[in-house]
Amino acid sequence: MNVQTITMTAESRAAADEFIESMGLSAEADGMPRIAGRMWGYFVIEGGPRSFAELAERLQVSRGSISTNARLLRELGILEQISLPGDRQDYYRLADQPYDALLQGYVERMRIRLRNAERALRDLPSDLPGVHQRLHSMQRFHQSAVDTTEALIAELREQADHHQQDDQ
Amino acid sequence: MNVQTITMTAESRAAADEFIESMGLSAEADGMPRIAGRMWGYFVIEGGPRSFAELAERLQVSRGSISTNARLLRELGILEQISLPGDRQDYYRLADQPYDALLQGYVERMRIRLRNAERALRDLPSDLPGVHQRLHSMQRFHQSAVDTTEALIAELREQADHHQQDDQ
DNA sequence: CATGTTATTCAGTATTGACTGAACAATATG
DNA sequence: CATATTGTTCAGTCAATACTGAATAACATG
Repeated sequence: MNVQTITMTAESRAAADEFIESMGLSAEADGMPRIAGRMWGYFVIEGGPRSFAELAERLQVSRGSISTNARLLRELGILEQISLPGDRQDYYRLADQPYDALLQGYVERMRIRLRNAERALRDLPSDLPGVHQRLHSMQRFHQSAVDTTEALIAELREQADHHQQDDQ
Repeated sequence: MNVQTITMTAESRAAADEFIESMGLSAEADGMPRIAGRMWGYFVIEGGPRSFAELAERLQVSRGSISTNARLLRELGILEQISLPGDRQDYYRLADQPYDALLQGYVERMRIRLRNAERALRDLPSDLPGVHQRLHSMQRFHQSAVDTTEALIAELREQADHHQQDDQ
């Protein structure tokens, strides 16, 4: 296999571990499994194509967990699967836009709440005191959140395009 | 007590229940207890000051749960506690800016990740191939998210002020 | 076709966290 | 002070979910 392995100093290794663990905790705060966050952190540090075997070894978790969480991160658009010619193993690397996915999920949750508010506005009579005012305020908030986040997604895409040009 | 109770038609009651449940599910998706979301939904519908007793009765949950989740929603700035003269019960109502709180929590989580990226940038040597590029990209993303969200918070505050003027 | 290698699935286990209900604390009122 | 009322705390229960490890499936290669 044509994947280079990197050696680190003990200090770097400790810093990397700390970062990986912090990503695990962040992931949990966002409702993902901790291991998914650790894998994500690992790829931020290590980058390039890595195999399941390396992951399982480095993070000290079962191959089953790696498999499950790799699928999750793949579906979220955070990791990309790579196959190397002449090698049957799966490799993964960090996606080009790993953070888009987070915003997409966020905006989707906001949209659900927006729709719930709108449905309640339709279904509840307007003579109940204050109900429509409060639902309307809920609707305005979520509409703003959706709009803002979508604008941010577009902006980040643009930025990324620029950087891609710079790198080449 | 000087709190008026509202009667609804069966259809309205069903719509209200549906809304309350959808808020429970949304809350769960955001990592809060379902009951907290239901309480929140209840106050969007009912608005004005309500006692624990009414809440526990309407939502069919224990007084313990109401107490715990009322504290949570209070700390998040979603509910406000009210005391009425000549009444020892606690009353709650929806806060003026219940959605600010969500954005504050969101921005705080983003800030934590931003700091984690920055610390890793400091602690990891720049000669590891690509690490700094990836950490820098992580930093840029979270900085944008923080900035955008804070701008949104400010904008919503302004909107709210306008509406307050309208209402008076 | 047999063998070795690797990813996935799944049953079982452990852990986490929500929820209840009873005990307790605080407080007003007769 | 005794009683009634209400909010909080906490031990225990239950449900959900993460994780493991073994079994299985898929596949390339000799």
